Amino acid sequence: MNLTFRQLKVFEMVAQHLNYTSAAKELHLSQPAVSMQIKQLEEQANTPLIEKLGKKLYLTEVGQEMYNYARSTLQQLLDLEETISQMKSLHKGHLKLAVASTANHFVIRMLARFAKVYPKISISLDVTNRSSLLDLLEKNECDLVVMGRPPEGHNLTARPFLENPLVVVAHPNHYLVREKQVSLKELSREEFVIREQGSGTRSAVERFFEEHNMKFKTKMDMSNNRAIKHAAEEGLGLAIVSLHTLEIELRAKTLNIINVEGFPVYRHWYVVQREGKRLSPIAKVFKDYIMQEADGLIKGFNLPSMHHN
Amino acid sequence: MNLTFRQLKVFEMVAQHLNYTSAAKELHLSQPAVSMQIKQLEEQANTPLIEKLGKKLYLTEVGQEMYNYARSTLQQLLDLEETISQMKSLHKGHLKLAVASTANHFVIRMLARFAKVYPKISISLDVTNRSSLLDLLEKNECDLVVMGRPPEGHNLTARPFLENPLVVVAHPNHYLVREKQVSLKELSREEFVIREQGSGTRSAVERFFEEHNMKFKTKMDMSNNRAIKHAAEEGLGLAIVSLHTLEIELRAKTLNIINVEGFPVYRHWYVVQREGKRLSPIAKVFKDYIMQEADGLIKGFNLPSMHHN
DNA sequence: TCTTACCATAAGCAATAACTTATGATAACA
DNA sequence: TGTTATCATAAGTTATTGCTTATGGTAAGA
Repeated sequence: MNLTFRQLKVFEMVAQHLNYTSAAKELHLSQPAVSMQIKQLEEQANTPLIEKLGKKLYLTEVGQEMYNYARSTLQQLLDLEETISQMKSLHKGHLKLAVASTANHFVIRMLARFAKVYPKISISLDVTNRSSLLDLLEKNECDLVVMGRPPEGHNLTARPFLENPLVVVAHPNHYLVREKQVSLKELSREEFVIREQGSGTRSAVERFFEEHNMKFKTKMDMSNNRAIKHAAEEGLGLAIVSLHTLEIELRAKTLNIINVEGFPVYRHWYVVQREGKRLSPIAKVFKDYIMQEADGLIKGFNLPSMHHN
Repeated sequence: MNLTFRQLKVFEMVAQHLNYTSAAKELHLSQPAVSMQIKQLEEQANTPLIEKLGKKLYLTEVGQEMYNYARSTLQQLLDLEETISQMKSLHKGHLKLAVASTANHFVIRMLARFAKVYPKISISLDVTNRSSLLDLLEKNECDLVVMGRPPEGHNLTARPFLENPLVVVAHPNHYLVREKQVSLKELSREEFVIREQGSGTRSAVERFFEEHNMKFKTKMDMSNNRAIKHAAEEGLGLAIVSLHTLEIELRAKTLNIINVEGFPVYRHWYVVQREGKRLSPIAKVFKDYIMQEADGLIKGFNLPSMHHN
């Protein structure tokens, strides 16, 4: 059976009017056009749907069934149109994000504001480490990823949208905290608690020291940013972390920034997607949103307790 | 939005395979044919439904929605086809009958057998008087009617399918019951309890007497067949009724048939429908059924207590 | 019986749907 | 780097769709 939506639409109208001529008027058609659509539908069903007794029209039993079907199907079509149009107008939809754990804090801050503007959008946010993020991108399991600079050769498109200032922090009692300005040479004598090899922060730090022909001593490496800060708080060593993750500790004065020559090291946060990925409407909007708003949003992080600038 | 079922079918297949080529194979089409259908569907939705990342295909968010819609709609279509086919094959459907109250008894007997053969068919049976039957036919509110000979000029098609022997009955103590043979002349001296003017039985009796240039005296007329028999049982007069309604009374010997010259008067039961009425499949079958089976079914009425033949 | 309101049917026409084959582009992989 | 699998695109063909206008038949009602 090979129906058309047109046939159903016309049939529905005729079934409601039980009159071809007035159905034709409502559809802005000639009366024979209606007759033909009905005839074709009857041919498809291979059974009469409408019968004419005297001057009046009646639905046959099968016709009644067809009418129910037509109504239901056409309604479903309207629902679909509504859904699609809502998706396009961002009143509906789902945004799948993933962020590096280090970026978690400020991304959530951004998301909170974004979600208020688009209240009907549901969001899933995966906070995970760098290699998992690359995996998610690979498998197309998320729309966008926020992370440090992604590696080359993964068919990824990355746009920096926010500065990521890395600072050196230590326990408030650490002797370097009192120094107005610490040289890199002095710094290199210290021991560090830092993120694991392969992580974004670690790569950035390594690059920085290489550029200045220096080395740094690793006391400990850990995959969890919170744990690193905690280790520094306990005096296990100096930590180099993103300023964006320090809000609470600076406020609580459990860690202090050390004013080192050349610091903060300015790296960037990137919005990353697969090359060629066609973003959903809402993902497109979110990307634009963070590109624009990043600066304004991040001002809250320029806390009074910071030594530099 | 002007979708086609074809587009949905093809899209469903592609969404399942996530591969145009194999979808094309399953549909016995060339690969470009599939590409084009998808492209058209995307044009209708005015948004991409499928995205290609590297070598793999993925549904977009809207694509996922469209897939759900396609599945649901195509399933509904299958359901409709199933329903129609069941209706055609008489596994489903509804039969709307109406019968003259006098015919009630043997029609129900026929229906009982018929219903066993088509257990999935639901039946509604309206037992009512002649003028209501004509009204039902007029309004096309039933498929078939069983009644005596319908009047001319109502655009009705009537086929006789069963003899309707009218007999004269009286209380067992009535003096005519003892007579071997009663002449019409003798009969015309009696008083009758009979159906109301306009009823089938009454018309038949009137015609019979007219044909023999006789008259009959009406003691009482009533619109209810059971009441007429009861009146005869009470000795109020002779009754002329259809033999088919007498089964119980003959068995209980509360009424006896009088063997009158020229009786039984053979009239007929008719299956009646509106001229031009297209019967539903099941109604057609029922009509055939009663035309064929009437004779066999009615044999049960040839009771041993009958005098004639 | 004539008129009116309706639906069916026929003929004709323009648009397009639904394919095909041939060919081009590209990502994955050996 | 060449090969393979896969999808996109182009060109061309055929059948069908979806109308239109004109006309004919018929039931109901004045």
